Amino acid sequence: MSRHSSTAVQLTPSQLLSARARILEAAAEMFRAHGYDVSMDVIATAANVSKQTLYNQFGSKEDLFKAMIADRAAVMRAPLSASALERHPRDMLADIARQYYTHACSEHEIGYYRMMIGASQQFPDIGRAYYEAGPKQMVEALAQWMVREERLGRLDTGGEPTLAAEHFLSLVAGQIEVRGLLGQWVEMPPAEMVRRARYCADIFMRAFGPHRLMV
Amino acid sequence: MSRHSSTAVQLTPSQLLSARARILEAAAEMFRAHGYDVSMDVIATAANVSKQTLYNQFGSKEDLFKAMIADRAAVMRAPLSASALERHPRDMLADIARQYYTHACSEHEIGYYRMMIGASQQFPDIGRAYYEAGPKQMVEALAQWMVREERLGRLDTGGEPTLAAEHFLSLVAGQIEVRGLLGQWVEMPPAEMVRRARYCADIFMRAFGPHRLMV
DNA sequence: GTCGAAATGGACTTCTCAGTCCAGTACTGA
DNA sequence: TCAGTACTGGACTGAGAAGTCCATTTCGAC
Repeated sequence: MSRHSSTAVQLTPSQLLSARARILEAAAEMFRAHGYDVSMDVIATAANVSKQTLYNQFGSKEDLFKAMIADRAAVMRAPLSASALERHPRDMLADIARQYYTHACSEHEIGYYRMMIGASQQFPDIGRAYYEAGPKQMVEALAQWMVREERLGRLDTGGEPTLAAEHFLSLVAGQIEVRGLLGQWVEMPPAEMVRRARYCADIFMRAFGPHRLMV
Repeated sequence: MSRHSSTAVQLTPSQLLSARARILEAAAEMFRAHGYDVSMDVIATAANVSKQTLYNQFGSKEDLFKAMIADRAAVMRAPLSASALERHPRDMLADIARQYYTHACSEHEIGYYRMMIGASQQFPDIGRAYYEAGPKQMVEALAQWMVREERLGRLDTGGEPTLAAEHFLSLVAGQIEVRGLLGQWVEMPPAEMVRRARYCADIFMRAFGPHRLMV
């Protein structure tokens, strides 16, 4: 029976992936959910693969972990789409914030972030890699956009676009990230995301918009 | 000789503390530096105490960890001093930010924060306890101060003092905390702290100061 | 079909660590 | 002085996990 499975039996998605890809996927999920302490047996089982295959593909647990990080770093990309650059800064910023709340700030994603934080104690270079592939890229992309907007006279960062970009992202992430990291996650309904995103954009524009009044 | 040590010999500071206090101190330091994975033997050695004493005082590793958290929670207090409440909001805020950079944002303190984040995956109630004893208290204290300032007409949070307080603290902590958590710590000279603190206060006042101009 | 490479599974080794046990020692208070 | 309590150190147990080995099976290419 099993001999004919490759032609006759419906394959599950996991079986269509290469062993290596399946391992990376399962490892990411297991590390996220249980931290670096998951046993290799658990990962092998989750990947539907024998332990030996796992050791054939990746020499050790540490190597597997690092390969998984590298694999995910390719996925993480600044969600600052190049489209719609011509909108009003306020709308653009509100949209960036909403995207952040929708994707980057999910319980799932916070789980990865927590895992990275834990790992960066044990493997300092992992922290750097994650920082440079994630937060840093977002800041830089946003800062570049701010430079353009400043030239157009629609924004006034006082010549410190990077600091302004950092501030906007901090404003958006704020306490939500703190709570998430400490396991105090609270689900945010889409309407609340929109409201909060608009609020952040408003606050930012009050501080960094043009024609501002010094107090 | 050892029989007379209690009267004749100079005692080291560690010997003056009770075994329990010494264990808690050493545990905090070891957990901070190495995470929850430190062995009980290492903690016992660091506390200059036998392993058995450690198990006599605290029944298990988990109990020790939780006792250590509780012990530290008593130490963490919102650094918002009641003094100097009558200063101008801008100066007050700049000072809060500076205090944050000086104390709460040290590499040492970030280490504790990282430890809590790691622990809150394994023990969810620890995350809540830490959040409520730390960040939440700071936000609430700052929000109360903002309510008073708003009544005095020196601040305008639009009726959302808590959100404004969260935003200020996010502004202050910002990317610095992110970098710290990911092991990308960079030392900040005092002058830089002052500069950054002032900058944060300025930004905040632009958005939440009175007489603000809507853009 | 056949052959070689890759995957399987499951037993096995080695090591680390939480937690226990115990015989001996130091401290304390009456 | 003495009894009781706490502490010491070091050996020990048991569990769990990293990593290895190997006989057998499966898969893909020719």
